[in-house]
Amino acid sequence: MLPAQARLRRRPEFTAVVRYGRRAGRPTMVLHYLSERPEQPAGGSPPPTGARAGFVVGKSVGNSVVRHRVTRQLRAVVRAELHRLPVTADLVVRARPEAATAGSDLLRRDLVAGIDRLLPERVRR
RNA sequence: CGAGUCGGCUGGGCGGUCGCGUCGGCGGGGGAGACCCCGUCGCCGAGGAACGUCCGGGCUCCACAGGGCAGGGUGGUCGUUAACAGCGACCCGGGGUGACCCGCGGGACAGUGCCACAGAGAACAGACCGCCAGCAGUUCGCUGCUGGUAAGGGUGAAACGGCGGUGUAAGAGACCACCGCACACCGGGUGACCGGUGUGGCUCGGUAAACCCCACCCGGAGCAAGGUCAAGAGGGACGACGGCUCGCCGCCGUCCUGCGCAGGCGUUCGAGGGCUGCCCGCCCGAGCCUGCGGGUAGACCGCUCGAGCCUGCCGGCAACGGCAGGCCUAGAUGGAUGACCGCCCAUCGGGAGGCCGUGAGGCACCCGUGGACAGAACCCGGCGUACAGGCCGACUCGUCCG
Repeated sequence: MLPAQARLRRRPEFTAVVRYGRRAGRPTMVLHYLSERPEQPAGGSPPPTGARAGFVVGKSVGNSVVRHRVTRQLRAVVRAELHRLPVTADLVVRARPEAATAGSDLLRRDLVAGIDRLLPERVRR
């Protein structure tokens, strides 16, 4: 599970990552990645404390119970991989309907493969 | 033992590793302060439906100057409640051998509308067949005309009370008994209504989830309510730089504005707004309305102690109410309450063929499978809907034994 500080909390942050970030599609999810966070126009934005992640689970995935379960599985999976991203990075994970029936193992494989494609060669482990 | 009716409870358990949120303790840091941040420890952390948002309330804001008309809701009676379209008991009607179940259950001599098709005839009824009488004809089978008749046939959702008898040419509440109906009286019940007696021979329908009439009830919007505090997002012009598909995009700086543009109405001869809608009336009153384009919704309070939950006693057939004692039980805001693993228990599938039993079957063993419906968002009371299974209680009918 991710602390609230490591999650995207504002709508503009989501739209920035989804519109300007790099994309990587996997069967169960689509990753949007922005390595450098844009300047906060409001000023006084806190210094970068680590990579952040946000989740988008639409109604096409399932009913409320299914959506919550997928979100929680994704949060747990992302938590284990977030340290690989630079401290200024934002990641948005958008779940596809196939994620509803996939287990945590499959979600983890898709996430790792997606991050490998997004990160430049020199940053890989 | 079999078949069934009603009601209640439950909604996987234990452990481990790693995490999340509120609150509290301790330590550290920042700040003038309010307070915030980090680390660590501890407590607590989804449901019976949290769901649908169909009713009813609390709470908040607006209004409180009323009257008339319109509109909406409810509909056996009596209770219950903060309130209800809920719940309880009872009444009436219908179904079942029974436990029990079902019913949008006021009014059709206040008025209006509708009642298809079939049928001879359908709301001041109606002779198609049939039955009976008379007359005429006759090939003695019957036929025609006139009249009587609503018992029978046929049509229909429904045919002018039902059934049996008396009666009659055949028939008919014409008359009689029973049942039904209407009215009156008596008795019982708070009441819906029920029981009894008498009288009347008794045509005079259905539909009000058709208009309508009657009785009772009903201000509007909703926690994005509402309050406090912060902040400007954005747009335009000019200029520099970068990119390329060469006139657009990205980005930076300065200036202007602090939603912009266009149109309409108006400041006591009053726009517009409020009093649920309309009219009358009343109040507030200097800005308001429309179109196009664009933007924002941050923090804190509200926010969880409440018609609250548990236990016991008392009143009541019950719904429910009263008293006493105890308890504190989620408060998120891109939205915590989780992820993974092991064992066990339901469930289902397969194997082996062990034990018990005449048998259907039951118990035990091994392997696999694997948990119904569904996620709080201001809070309650209901209703409705979804749901793998498991447990408990009361009662009815049938069969067997004693």
